[in-house]
Amino acid sequence: MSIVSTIKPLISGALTAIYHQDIQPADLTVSLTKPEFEGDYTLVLFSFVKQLKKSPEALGKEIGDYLLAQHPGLFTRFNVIKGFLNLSISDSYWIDFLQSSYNNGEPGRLDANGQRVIVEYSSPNTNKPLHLGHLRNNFLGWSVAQILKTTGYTVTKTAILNDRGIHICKSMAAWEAFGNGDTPESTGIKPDHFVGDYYVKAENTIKEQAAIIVDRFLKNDLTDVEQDPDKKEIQQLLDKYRELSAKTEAAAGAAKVLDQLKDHARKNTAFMKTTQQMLLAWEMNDPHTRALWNKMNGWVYEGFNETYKKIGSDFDKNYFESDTYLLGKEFVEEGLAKGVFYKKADGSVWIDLTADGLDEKLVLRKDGTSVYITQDLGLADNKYKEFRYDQSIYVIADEQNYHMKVLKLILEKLGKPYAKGIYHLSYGLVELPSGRMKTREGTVVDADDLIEELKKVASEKTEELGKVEDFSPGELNELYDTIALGALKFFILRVDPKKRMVFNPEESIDFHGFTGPFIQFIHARIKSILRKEKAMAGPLQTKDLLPMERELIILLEQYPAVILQAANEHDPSAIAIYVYEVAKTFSSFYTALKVLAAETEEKKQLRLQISEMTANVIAAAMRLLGIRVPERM
RNA sequence: GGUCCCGUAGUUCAAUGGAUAGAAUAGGAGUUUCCUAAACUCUAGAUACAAGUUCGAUUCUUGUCGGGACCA
Repeated sequence: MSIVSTIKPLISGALTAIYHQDIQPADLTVSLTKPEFEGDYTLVLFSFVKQLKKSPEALGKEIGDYLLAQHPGLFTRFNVIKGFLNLSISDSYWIDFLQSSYNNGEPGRLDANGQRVIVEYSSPNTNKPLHLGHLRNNFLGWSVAQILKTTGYTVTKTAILNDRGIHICKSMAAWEAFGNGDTPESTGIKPDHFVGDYYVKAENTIKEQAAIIVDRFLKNDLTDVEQDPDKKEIQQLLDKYRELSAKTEAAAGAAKVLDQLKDHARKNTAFMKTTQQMLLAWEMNDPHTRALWNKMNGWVYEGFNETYKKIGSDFDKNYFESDTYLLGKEFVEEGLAKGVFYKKADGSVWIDLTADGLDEKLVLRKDGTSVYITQDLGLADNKYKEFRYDQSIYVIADEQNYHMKVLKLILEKLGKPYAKGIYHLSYGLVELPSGRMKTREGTVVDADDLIEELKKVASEKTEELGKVEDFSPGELNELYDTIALGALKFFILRVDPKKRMVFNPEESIDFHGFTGPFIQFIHARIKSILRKEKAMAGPLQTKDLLPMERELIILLEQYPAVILQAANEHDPSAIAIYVYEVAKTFSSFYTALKVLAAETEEKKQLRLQISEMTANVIAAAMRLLGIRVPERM
């Protein structure tokens, strides 16, 4: 039971006793007192001043007097400033709290609540390696799953692998054209990077071939697009381009038209045609194509698994788009029967969401093939049948906000009981200072490269400090790993998921200040004390607390409330911000007060318990973020 | 054209409608015979703009400007 949830009912009781007014604890605002005022917790009085027809000053005094008289062991003093009642909690309360919980190795853990949750995250395409954006997705998904587990949910972690489609066919076609039978093994390249290199080759080939076609367009030679149904449109675009490029003031418009022409040219390159044929062959179950597809996907998975292992990401179940891309057609029938969907004259099926502020949305093409939303309906249903979830969390970038809104809405309209449990954990893109990362411009920050770079920085920095000369090479490697990933995960998770964030590769990631390594360092420092002497069990003799001691205990007491908030809001950043605050406060405490050489034996025991509890809370909080903490660094 | 998200110190991030808007970093000034200086202390610096609701607005509403995404 947290201190705030202890205090609120007492205040509510006081209001009933003094004024015979029924004000629920949930309607009270109780927060930490600002450091410039005396007191620990503050009740905001304004909100019920009107209802009780009293001045804030009188209210505060009467409530304060009542609380002090009724609960003398808990409250010691109070003061009223403007509309705020500042309450001081007794030192003995905090000392009892510390003594009873300092050695809890799993602070904040709650008993199972019987609720089942699915968290779907990562969801990469299988044509190239993971990048920084995937890392944000993975760190968020893994952490939210861990937070929910700790707060009592039964969690299943899933990924959907986008293993089919034009993107993987590009890599396949490029390997067939340029691979000469090379393999990751024969070249010594990490397998997912190997496949990604062919994707880049494919893109470059398309670009080169398209440039030639565009040149011919401009010379009025349209032989490349004889078979293209859009030939007329291309002709029109050409005319428009000539018209615009004749005027200097229309340069931007001309460039736009030129881009459209380039897109047409891309479609008509020899390479794209090969790729399209490959996709068709795949759909027809052509044995050669399927074998090639299996081989290249296998390489990618091998590489992914290595990266996942390195970053500590794992899944209970994988779904494959190649299995799910035909799902959902039964929903079309069901929706038509229920009158939720309607059929247009050309045979395509739609849902009208204009009454909900959205658009009309296609759910089945006129040729009878399904679209993404159809598959997603089917997959959501499959997952429910398998797991009977109360909550299904999708960790997907905010580009999909609209799509996910539509998904949930359609399921609601179809009367699916699980629709309300669908939650889109939407996160913003990771951008470079120059803007969005772009594959075609080669500005994508590769996950493996980034981690290696950070490990290098960690090792250089550590060697500079020269504090770990007695570490074995194995221990050193583990330490560098811990620090590098700690820095990276903390950097990403400390930001509110829904916000876009900027990553500057030039400046790399800092190890000082509001960072993972700082918190790891504080943990190592505490462990260094506790290796010399551990706190003795048994009641503490100290009766009074110094301000720094109080501050830390009060902060540590909030941990369970913080992880509950993080669980409810699906937001690990609340934990990151909190655990930094704990580490920073300990750092000041450590500088100002001696633990092992404390003034008295009683103070030493008190501070040992505070130290141990701080280490426990730091380790537990960092565990929820997927960050390890070292014993020494 | 329509819908949604975001605008806070030079920079990267905070702030359940609550008190004088917090950190970090970069800048300036200090701290090491003492449990790890990857540290600590001090200093300077910001709510895009305009109305409205409220005892009280960074937070809610509307509009303007700026950035981003999506839908056809």
